[in-house]
Amino acid sequence: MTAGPDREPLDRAFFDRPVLEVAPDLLGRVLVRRTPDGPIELRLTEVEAYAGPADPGSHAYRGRTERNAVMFGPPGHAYVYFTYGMWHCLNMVCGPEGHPSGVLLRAGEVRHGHEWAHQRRPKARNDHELAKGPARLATALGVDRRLDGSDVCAGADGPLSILSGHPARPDQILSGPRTGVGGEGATHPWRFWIDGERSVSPYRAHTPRRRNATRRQVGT
DNA sequence: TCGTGGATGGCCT
DNA sequence: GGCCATCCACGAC
Repeated sequence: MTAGPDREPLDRAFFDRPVLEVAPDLLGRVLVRRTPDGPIELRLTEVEAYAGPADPGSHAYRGRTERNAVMFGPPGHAYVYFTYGMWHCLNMVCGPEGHPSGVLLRAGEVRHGHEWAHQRRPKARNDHELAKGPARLATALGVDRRLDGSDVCAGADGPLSILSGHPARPDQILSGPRTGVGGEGATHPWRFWIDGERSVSPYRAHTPRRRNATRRQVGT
């Protein structure tokens, strides 16, 4: 963790571009999460683009609410949401203010702070399982709703930064349909990952939930 | 190693 | 009341 031009955080202009440019450009770069315990560094290996108010897979699809307000704000901020009653997911707001698009950080490889990451993810059996999946990534980094709206361009004072160095080469980047999104949202290749990375979560097709079948009746 | 389904709570219609 | 940008325990093989 030495100083240098590679360690400069990405600036606002980086995020103030179309989300389909920003998403693959984030791959290979290092996310820094500063905690009271110490910093954790993660090399991003898998991301997913959510492309504005017309995207049915996006939280912004049905307009602005208190929860998704950060997505409608200026780029370069973190959007953290709570899902499935248990998990948090970390997104980067992209594009011009008022245009709610973002990139979900789906997976990464921990490069520094393994001990803290393993403490937060005791189920992880090895290093590449620490942040394999968006909820695991957020858990390993200690990210929750308190970080919603954090300025990622604030530098070393902020809880999150993404460093400018070591972007993945274009020939290392693959793309495909998004995970877990059904309907029209599944047809666009808006998921990007680095070829051959063990920390990339396996593709699972969208499986619609069966009505009534999942909830076993309680009582008589 | 793979597939299946339960857990769990805030948000939105 | 149903839907979720998920994870993981567990059983089958």
